[in-house]
Amino acid sequence: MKKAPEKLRFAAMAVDVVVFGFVDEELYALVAPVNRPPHYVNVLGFLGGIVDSKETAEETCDRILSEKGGLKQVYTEQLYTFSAVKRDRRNRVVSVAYIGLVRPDVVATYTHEKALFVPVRELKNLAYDHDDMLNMAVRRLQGKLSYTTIAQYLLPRHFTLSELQSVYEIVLRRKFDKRNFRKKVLSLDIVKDTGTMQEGVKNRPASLHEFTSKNLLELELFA
Amino acid sequence: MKKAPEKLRFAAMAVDVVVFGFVDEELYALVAPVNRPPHYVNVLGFLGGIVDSKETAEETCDRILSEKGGLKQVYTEQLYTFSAVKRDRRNRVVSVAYIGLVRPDVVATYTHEKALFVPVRELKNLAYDHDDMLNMAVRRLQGKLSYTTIAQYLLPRHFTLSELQSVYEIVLRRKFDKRNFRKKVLSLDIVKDTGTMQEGVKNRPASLHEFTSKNLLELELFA
DNA sequence: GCAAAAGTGTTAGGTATACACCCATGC
DNA sequence: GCATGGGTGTATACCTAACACTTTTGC
Repeated sequence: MKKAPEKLRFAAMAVDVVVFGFVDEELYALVAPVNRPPHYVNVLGFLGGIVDSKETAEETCDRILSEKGGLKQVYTEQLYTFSAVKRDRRNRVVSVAYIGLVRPDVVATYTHEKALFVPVRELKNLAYDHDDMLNMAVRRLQGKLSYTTIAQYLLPRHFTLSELQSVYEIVLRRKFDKRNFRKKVLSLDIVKDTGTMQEGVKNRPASLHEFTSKNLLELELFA
Repeated sequence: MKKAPEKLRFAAMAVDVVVFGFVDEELYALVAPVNRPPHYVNVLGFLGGIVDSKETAEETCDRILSEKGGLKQVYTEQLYTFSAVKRDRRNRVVSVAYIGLVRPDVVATYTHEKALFVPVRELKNLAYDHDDMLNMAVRRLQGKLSYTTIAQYLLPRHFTLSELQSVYEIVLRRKFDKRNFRKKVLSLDIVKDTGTMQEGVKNRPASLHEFTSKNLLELELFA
């Protein structure tokens, strides 16, 4: 590499990840304390880090999840790139934000030195521009639920139709009719009955379903 | 600013813009010759440039459109951030890609020293990863047509319903029934009759319509 | 008067919505 | 046997899709 002009090298490029998890009728996101005096003290923020010169943003994202969150094999997709000059009040840092989705067992059993899952409704006044990031992440998740099978990454491999409906109701903040909901997802062939049943519940056990495809499918679900 | 570690400053951050225009039943994109030996010679690529340390990516995008394309006041939205390590084979450059949309008169009268509008179907083997970028840009445009009023940025302020239909047909690569199409857009109140008529056409003049809102609205259009 | 595009309604099929009761299990 | 959530069908309203002819203009 020859002379790279100064402006070629100004930027700190970071990745931040908004990891969502769904458990007990509640949507959670993974945050950690941020302590960067003087501007950011005693606040929470999403996991983030600097993009290394030999890795893609996707790789940075996976590395951050692993190193700072102890998480492997997380479903992720790019959200948006935040580039406001003062978004980090100390330095110019452009951030490529990602969404991550984990299954309920991950959230329920999560223990980590720094990071923790907090209900999304309790998250405000986050560090940097992470309030904006959260907002955009939630809207993106809502949009994707409406026209893809992304819910599969928020549920166990085998789940009940009520659990699936609950993901939709909590994230989209609206109610669905049980019969109509089931008719819809079954008629679209996005989920199928596994033939197995819930065990050890104190009411009538539900049949367990799974998604027919392990990949993200696009279709018309709920307008 | 104190000691910024080296990895904080490795990156060249760029913006590239895929500017679409629609004229004469054809979708065009704005490109310019790329000449960066040894890897990129005699090829075309989208307009791009380096993000300056004091500007947002959005501002970079506007500046590129102005400086390298002679275009002002273009509707733009962020597309995706491309970060493959070898996407530029000479240096590590991460690119925040944008989509831009211009009206037909801009395309029809466009003259510029370097840049030109080329039909999208003729664009292949572009520089860098711009083939991927184009692909994603087209898919995004298709998606947005289906659930927003983004077509307004590809049409004159006053247009005929046939022109609007033509945007949908060309970009989505499918045909619509004329009566059903009109019923739909009129019933959704996204366009309204201006009361004026086409002039100087060699067939029956059509009434000119306009979008009811100057902003991008979200709704259900065509699945 | 001919070529070219504009404009306009109806019907049938399918999809979405609203709605209430019985069932299986644990305690 | 009671509390809890699981599971099921039908009728109606609405939306979508298919379809053909008449009108207005320029030449």
